[in-house]
Amino acid sequence: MTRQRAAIIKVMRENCGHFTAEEIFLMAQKEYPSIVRATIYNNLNNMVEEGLVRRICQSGQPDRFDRNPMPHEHIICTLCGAVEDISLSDFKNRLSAEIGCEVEDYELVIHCKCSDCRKNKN
Amino acid sequence: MTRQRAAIIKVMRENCGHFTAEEIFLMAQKEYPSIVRATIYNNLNNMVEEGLVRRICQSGQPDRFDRNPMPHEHIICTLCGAVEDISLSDFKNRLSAEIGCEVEDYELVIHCKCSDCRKNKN
DNA sequence: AAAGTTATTATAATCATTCTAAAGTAATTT
DNA sequence: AAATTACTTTAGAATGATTATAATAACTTT
Repeated sequence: MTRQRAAIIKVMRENCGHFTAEEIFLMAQKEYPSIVRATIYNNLNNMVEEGLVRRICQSGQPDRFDRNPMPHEHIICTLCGAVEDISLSDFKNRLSAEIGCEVEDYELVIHCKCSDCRKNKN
Repeated sequence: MTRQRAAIIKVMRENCGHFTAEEIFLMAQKEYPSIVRATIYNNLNNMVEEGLVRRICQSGQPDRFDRNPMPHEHIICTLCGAVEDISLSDFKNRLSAEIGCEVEDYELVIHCKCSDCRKNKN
């Protein structure tokens, strides 16, 4: 546990959301001004491997990183582009049963209107 | 419909699979030697917009393009890395019902052992 | 056939991410 | 506590997929 890693964990805990490495870099700089982008990438990659952080990948855009430790899905709003969390209970097990093979991991990204945009429409 | 676009469609029809833009470029070159990468990207982007082709995006790897017009899911093998198709019937409607909002599109990528690797293990 | 639109080409640019090598820090052994 | 080893960070360059730009070519419409 280095100071740099602690700074990254701190800013991700205090600012919950789906951030790009660049956004995390800018936040971590306030905690630890001399930190460098490669350190952000190294730590985020490690954290993804350790299962502390999830990676959300969209074509043509930088990866986003999500601290939420509970398995959950992501909605990308077709109106405003926001990334929203949603949880489908027991999805991994249901999926394993359906395909007849143990799912080790999965990513489900749903494109629909986010809850804010649905509210505003009414 | 240009000759270049026809060449791209032809090689994707004759070589069914999940190809990177680079792989499609190399195949299309055999049909139309003067074709250029930008044309491949332009056409693939258009085809994705038109719904003729699906884009599969994995972090750290180039996007892959998949001609299969039926909605389907992708398995990425945790042993050999191959991309395999799988179809979950009526998944989009089931998903819409579950989240209480009309799903416009979705991507489901499953990490587990592909059917070849499961066979070979036995 | 001229004018206008759209696609292709060649090339350069972008930008997220990784690599390399050196220096620093932490952990472990003596 | 000093010495050795392993790991992390840093700075900066490199990579590589993809897009932008500007010029040319190929269709379409009048």
